[in-house]
Amino acid sequence: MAENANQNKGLQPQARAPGYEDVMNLASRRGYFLRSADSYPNTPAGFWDYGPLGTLFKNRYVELWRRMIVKRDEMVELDTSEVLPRAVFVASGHVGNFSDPIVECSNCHSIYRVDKLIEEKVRRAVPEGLPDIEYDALLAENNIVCSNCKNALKGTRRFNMMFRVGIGPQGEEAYLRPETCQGIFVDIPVLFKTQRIKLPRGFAQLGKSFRNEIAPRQGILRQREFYQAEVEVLFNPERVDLPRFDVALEYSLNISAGDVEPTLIKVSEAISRGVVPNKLIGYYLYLIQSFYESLGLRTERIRLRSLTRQEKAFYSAVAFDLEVKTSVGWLELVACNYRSDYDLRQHAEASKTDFTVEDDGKKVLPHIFELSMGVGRSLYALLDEAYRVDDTRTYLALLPRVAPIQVGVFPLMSKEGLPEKARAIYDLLRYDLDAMYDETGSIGRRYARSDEAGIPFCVTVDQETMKQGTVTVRERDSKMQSVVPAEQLQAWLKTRLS
RNA sequence: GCGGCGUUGGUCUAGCGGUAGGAUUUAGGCUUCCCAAGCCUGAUGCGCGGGUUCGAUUCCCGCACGCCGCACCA
Repeated sequence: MAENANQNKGLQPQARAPGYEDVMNLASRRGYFLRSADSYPNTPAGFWDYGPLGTLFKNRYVELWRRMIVKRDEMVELDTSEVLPRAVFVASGHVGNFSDPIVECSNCHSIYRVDKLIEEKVRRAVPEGLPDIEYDALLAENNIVCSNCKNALKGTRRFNMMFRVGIGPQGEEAYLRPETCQGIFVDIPVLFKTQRIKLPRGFAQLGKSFRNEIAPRQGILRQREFYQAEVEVLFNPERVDLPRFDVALEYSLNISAGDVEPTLIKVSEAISRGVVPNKLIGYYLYLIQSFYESLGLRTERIRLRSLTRQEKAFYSAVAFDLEVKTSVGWLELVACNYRSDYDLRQHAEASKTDFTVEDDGKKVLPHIFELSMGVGRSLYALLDEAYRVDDTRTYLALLPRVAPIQVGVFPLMSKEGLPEKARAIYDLLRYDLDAMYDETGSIGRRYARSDEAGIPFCVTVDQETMKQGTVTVRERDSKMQSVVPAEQLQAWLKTRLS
């Protein structure tokens, strides 16, 4: 899809609606997302770096996540290890369930999911947990052949999506975590012993997870190494109707079941109709939906899709995916899973450690509701939403509060003391805000460059600054200019960036 | 992983069996000064490996990566 000549400057309107390619083109040109180790040939797919702007953007997202979710709900923040011993993932179920039974055609090397393949042929459910030889038996008795080359299939084996690592000289078997939360779960006993924590309580963690995808595509949307911002809420299943969750009752969730259009439904009504199991879950669904709304995504483009039994992860009792409509369709940003007491029960049994905590005078094994947020996908969704092309320019209409660089400071000309003055103003701003200074090229060029980077406000220092002490602030989306006294600039900006 | 198509500076592209030209970007300079103006100078490229050939960016094979379809996405 070569759409040439207008990629660099955005001077001509594009004939088609901008899509994933355009957003990623801008993102790589402007230093949001970069392919990892791209200077080396044959670097495997699925690994991405955050460039200068991308790093600021991620930091902004995390800052807002901490403010609007973590701090608002008074969660406990953790940063746990990425490498965990095999036993942890045996208990969590990942060693057994995170692997798929596959069969490879010995002739053309096509790879199939064995259970799915047999299901298709015999038209009844086939569990994915059978011993491998039973799959081979089923393949043989149903005469299942490779759909590509008609070769008979046999030799079922397991493909585990976890990255295996060897610890120390003995290479003791361990894995990179496929989700950040297991590190939280295994710390629960000591946390409750030492940190004076009461139920219900959220535990929040930002970190990397690793999944050895068979064939990652869609770039930043499906990585082998990626950031998750996870929240694990531990609660007593007997006490989910606390008054603190009432703030959510009048809020409208945009819920859809299956692939139908979502409908707005108040939390209170969703609970009474059984769409949402209880007040606690309603409250956290409210927290997550309103978070994405506050980042600038429109409510009608956000849906909480209730997952069917087939779609849910092996540990999940109730599950909603928070999805956002982008140019690549509905994109899953957050998995909201009611994990019940599955994880803590498994870890308690495997580690022979007591995972119960005291609540309401009784020992309880906490249940868990999680919000598992994909950071890279969220950032992509924000860029996709903000991407604008008009007759004269390409720009990112990011909300000021999510913009990676919040303000640019420019001298109108590179002479007559303007650069020194502009530099002094920049120096006043740069510690409290993410600011950039630029004196190269014409002022229009600098505006255009900052528009494409999504900078919401540009401050220009001109002759009036020298005489009157005022600066001109130019707003990205409207191109409107305001004259602001230099000494009020910081406050002026801060009210508009909050 | 299978099938199809593709891969030329950061980006978009022209082109050829005799190792590449433009636009934009970018660095430095001049000039101009409120929305990508102009001029000068410079920088950056044929995805990787192998084969054919006197010579390969060009032809062939393999690989990697990308896109589309299939499969996969705990």
